[in-house]
Amino acid sequence: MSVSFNKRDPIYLQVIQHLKRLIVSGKLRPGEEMPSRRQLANDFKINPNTVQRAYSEMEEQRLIYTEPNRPSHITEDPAVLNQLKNEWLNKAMATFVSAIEPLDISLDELVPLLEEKLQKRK
Amino acid sequence: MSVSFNKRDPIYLQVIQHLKRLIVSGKLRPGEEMPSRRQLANDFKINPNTVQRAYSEMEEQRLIYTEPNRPSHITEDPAVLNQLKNEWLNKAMATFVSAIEPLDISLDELVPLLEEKLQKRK
DNA sequence: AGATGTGTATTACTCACTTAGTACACCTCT
DNA sequence: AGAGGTGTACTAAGTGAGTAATACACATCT
Repeated sequence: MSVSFNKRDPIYLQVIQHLKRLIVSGKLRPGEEMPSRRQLANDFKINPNTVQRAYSEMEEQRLIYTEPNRPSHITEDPAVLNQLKNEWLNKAMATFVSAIEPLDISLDELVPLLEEKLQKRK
Repeated sequence: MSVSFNKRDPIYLQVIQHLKRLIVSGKLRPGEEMPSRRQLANDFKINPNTVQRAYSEMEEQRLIYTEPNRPSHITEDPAVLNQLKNEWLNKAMATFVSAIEPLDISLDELVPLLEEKLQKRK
């Protein structure tokens, strides 16, 4: 895994964002075992407590579950996974709509520009 | 002006964002006089030094200009204003495209959803 | 039994940001 | 001339989120 953290946002939030993205995209599958706190911290060159904080929040959100003294696993609950995807999409759209709102531009003008940006991704 | 600051991001950045939005939307016009540091601080119930920091950064970006001992003014340089609008739009699109990328969804499916969100704004 | 690997808890430190207080030079209006 | 309004600069202190160091309990594997 290769990740680059920006210096402004808290690392633990960026870790959560990174992991959510992997779940949403399907690269982390339901029931799959998560890397241990220490392992991920080592990979990312950050403090294990920072990973712990990220995992804790994700556990509160039911995105992962943990049995005592065992590695954490991705949830298998479809409701939780669907909610994650829905929230991900809705937040993306809400942020976008709010950002372009002050601009004097229509959706029709926007679509070709978006299409171009999307193409460049592939 | 009514603004609500979130507690996570630095206030001075939120002030900049707020003012940029006003410029982009045309509610602050080129050449228009800005409220004084002390005035804006009073309006927002924040410290004048925080406003000063926001203004300083905006001056570095040439978005405002200040003659000695006079109130600051919005730039009248079309190049600077166009750059602001272009960056605003590009950043919005880049963020959106990046957020959407892990989702398995096409632009065709997206457009109606965006249209709905845009309608609700008005 | 011992070593190593889990998750978890507690405590302390760090640093960016914010606030506060003061001061100074200059302009404008009364 | 005087009062009050600009922008600017500097120092000091406070605040709180984020991060780091350390230790503990338990499981697994050799």
